[in-house]
Amino acid sequence: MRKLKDSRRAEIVDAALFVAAEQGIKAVSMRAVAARIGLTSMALYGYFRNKDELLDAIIGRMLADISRPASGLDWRETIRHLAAEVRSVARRYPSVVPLLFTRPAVSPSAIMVIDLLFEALLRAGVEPAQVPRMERMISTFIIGYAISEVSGRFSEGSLDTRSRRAQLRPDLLPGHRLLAEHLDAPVDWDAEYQADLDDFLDVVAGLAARDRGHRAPIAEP
Amino acid sequence: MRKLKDSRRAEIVDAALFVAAEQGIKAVSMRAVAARIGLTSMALYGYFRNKDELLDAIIGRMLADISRPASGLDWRETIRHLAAEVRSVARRYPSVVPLLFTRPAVSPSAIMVIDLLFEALLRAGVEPAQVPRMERMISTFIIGYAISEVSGRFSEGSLDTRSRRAQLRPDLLPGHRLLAEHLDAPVDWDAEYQADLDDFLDVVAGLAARDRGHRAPIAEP
DNA sequence: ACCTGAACACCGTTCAAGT
DNA sequence: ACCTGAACACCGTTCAAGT
Repeated sequence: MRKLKDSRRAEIVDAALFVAAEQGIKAVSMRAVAARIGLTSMALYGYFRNKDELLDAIIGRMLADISRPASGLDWRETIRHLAAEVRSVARRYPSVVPLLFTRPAVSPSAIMVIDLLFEALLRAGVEPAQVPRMERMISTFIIGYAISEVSGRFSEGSLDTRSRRAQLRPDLLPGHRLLAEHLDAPVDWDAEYQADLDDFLDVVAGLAARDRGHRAPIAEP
Repeated sequence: MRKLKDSRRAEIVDAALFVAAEQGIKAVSMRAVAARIGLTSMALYGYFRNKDELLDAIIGRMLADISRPASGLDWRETIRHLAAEVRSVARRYPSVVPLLFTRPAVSPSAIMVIDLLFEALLRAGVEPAQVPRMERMISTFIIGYAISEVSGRFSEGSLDTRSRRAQLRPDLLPGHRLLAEHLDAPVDWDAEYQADLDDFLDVVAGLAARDRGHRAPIAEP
């Protein structure tokens, strides 16, 4: 598996990501990917045990597009940078992003992003024992939001608001009725994403303050 | 599409969910589902335009397993109840849950859950204009966490920690190195989920306090 | 009204065979 | 060392035909 030329392997992954970007993840078949670079589907089995392994490689390749945060950034700017990068990668390869949740994050590029989040949370002053939890919490939200945006979980739902409420007996949906005016208003997704991130950064800052308090309590006046 | 007997339609959806629970979502083919109830694949096209529509119906059927919160619960308990229900449904139908993010939430059962969240956030005192954002933020996390748990994004990643770090030059992963002891420790996922939810409830409470402050400012002493 | 047989254009994967 | 032809057991979907 690993003996074969790495350049050929990379060529296959690039072709697969290209097919996914052009025609969606459903069009990524062993035959189609191989044909794109003048091979037959059976040739790919020299480089990947099966299609799942190829899909894992596609995820790694996609995440490799995430740029490292500039070195001068503080912890808040670092997290904001990574969040923005994940979102922009998601827009570049919409149909690939859902795979992020379906498969374990083991590619080198995924581990790099996790490591940068670890560092940022430590610099924020979060107790080390709490850092992995916060990393999972924040990355779960970031990836989930990215998928929701590109797969239409948000937008189609809100476009559909009028018919959605007509569909059911209104007395069964008191929440929707009370919020009627706000549900029909268009949403500024960029602003919402920033607001959500700000809330997360506040949670991190609050956690750090609590931890500092426990470790080195300051006398109350 | 809608003229055909509803009971037959429900029978098909039940069969599909059964196949998914037993053999995974990949085994849910039109032929397999139809065969389970003594039909041919082509019969299903009288009830669903295509396979995607059947998958949407499966999601709706799965979410219908979520129980309504008891009427006496306060807003925190309501959100905790819904979060626990989503997680337990995810464990019941692991391979179906990833579809939640891939397709819009338009089924009646999905809308019911959203409505209950709307109500809880309003009762918490969140400004109505902020309620839809908070609903999306919290449900994105809840669904994302459920998928991550059942699809192994978390567990395989952390089981693999040792080899993961060996795999890369350690000087490139300063975050992992600083957290070494905490990355090898086993994780109590129930406790982590509760801690994450508590953080979200704090965000909601903080937002509500801020909004109350704006609407009816209290004179400072 | 409800269902099917036959057919089309696809899949992933294996295995023996080619150069 | 690298690749392919042929084959197997599947897919989703359409359409004309059955009762």
